[in-house]
Amino acid sequence: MLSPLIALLERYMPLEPAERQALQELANQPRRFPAGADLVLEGDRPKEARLLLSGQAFRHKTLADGRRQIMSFHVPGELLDVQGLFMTMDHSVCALTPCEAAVIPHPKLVAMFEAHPRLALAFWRMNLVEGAVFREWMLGIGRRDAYARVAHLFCEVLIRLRAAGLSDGARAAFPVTQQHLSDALGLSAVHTNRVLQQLRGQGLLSFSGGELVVMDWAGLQAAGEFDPAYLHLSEAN
Amino acid sequence: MLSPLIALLERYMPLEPAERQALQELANQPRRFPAGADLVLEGDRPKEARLLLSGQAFRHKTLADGRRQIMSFHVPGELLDVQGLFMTMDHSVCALTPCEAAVIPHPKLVAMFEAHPRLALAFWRMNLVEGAVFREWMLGIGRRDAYARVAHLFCEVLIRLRAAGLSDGARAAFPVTQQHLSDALGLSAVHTNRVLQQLRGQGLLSFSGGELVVMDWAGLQAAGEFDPAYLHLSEAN
DNA sequence: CGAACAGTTGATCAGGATCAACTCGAGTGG
DNA sequence: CCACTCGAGTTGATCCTGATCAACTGTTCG
Repeated sequence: MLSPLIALLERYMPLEPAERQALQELANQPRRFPAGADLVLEGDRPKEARLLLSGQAFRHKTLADGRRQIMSFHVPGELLDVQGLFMTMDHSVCALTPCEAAVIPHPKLVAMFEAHPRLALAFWRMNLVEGAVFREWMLGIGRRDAYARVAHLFCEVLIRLRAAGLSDGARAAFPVTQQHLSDALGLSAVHTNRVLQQLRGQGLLSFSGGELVVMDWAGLQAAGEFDPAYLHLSEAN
Repeated sequence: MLSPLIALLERYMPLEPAERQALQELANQPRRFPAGADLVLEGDRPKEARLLLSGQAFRHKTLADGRRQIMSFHVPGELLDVQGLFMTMDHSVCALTPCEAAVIPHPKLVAMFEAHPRLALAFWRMNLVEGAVFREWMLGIGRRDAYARVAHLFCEVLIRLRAAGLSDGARAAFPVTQQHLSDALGLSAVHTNRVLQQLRGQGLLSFSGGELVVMDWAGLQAAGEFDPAYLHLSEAN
């Protein structure tokens, strides 16, 4: 059941049987969340951690007047609220599709980290990659124009979904609305719509009904000035 | 010599003598960097970690055409390249003033984490706060207008410098140019200049010659819609 | 059948970018 | 001591990317 997590960790660091065993013991009756439900809530000080087992989710913050910024999209295997281990959540995580999540009591997690320090480092590492993605998004939102920004996001999404085994490298289910895209990119929905039409018009991709199809990977990558290095996908420890 | 680090960690978690001792042993002959020098270089796969002991520095990424995004500012006590423990650096850290940094071999750090798992968690926690700041910046760059963005940054800077003992809460040395500010905020230098004049005109602050003086904290906070929760300064573990 | 929501289009507006010129020190070198 | 440069800050004029507003289509779903 925890295979997405194990696959994620094992991409960087071969796990020993005892470690794999310890991870398995985190599993419990997964909790189900309908699409649109909050998996993690801002202001909460959780007593357990949620590990996404199936489905997709996104992390976001919202301003008083309702303007929203999506900070990341998540695939199975990712721990959604490490932050909650140490402090109050300063943002929420919301289910994009129906999701299943393992709910792991903090003490259980901490005990595992103490028994298997290498696993603590492995989780920390996952966390660092998340930070790297935040930084790349900041660069995009702050310094790239809308066209490159949209293209870049789709490049990232495709690669990450593929790494999670959710895409063949050309098409993938990415069940977001144009409003979600806008909120992730710091654009208005109208403008996002127009940029999508451009990208479609260039024959780079199509995106509708939550399905992304990339028709010209090289072209899309160029349009987004995309370099996957920041995802740190192929760096062994 | 490592007192800034110890103060930082101890803010959240009282350290035991053995732990404090272990931290002290990280100290070595600090390395000096002139203003403008790179403390950490993108593309590097370092064999040691740099811990800022004195001075100020900033983290940034640069696009092919030279557009730059500053991702964070750093004060003494912060570990600048945890990322390098696990993977290649995907961005650089540059000295704003002359800096001193302890250069800690990775094996030494890892050994300490193994001997004192709580310290690993403490460092991880520091790292999570950094991530929280990234997210807040994303929200600002993506969704706040220039005026609020500038005000928000100054609020954050003042609070963080104060927490680091580098400010009395009203004024602080913050030796950046308007260009630095622009690159941190995703604005042009010209526009940043105009917003600064507004803030000055409203009597909220003055900023020149690298010195920040906040004259109306409540007003500045309101202008920036600033809520310090995301800095997680006063949350014990 | 009617809501409700996602997507699309056109028209208009504005926030902030860009370009260019100028000021004002702080060096620096003749 | 002056001329010069260089970087930072400032100002004005203009432009443009992307926001906003509003209407309309199409689909799904109760």
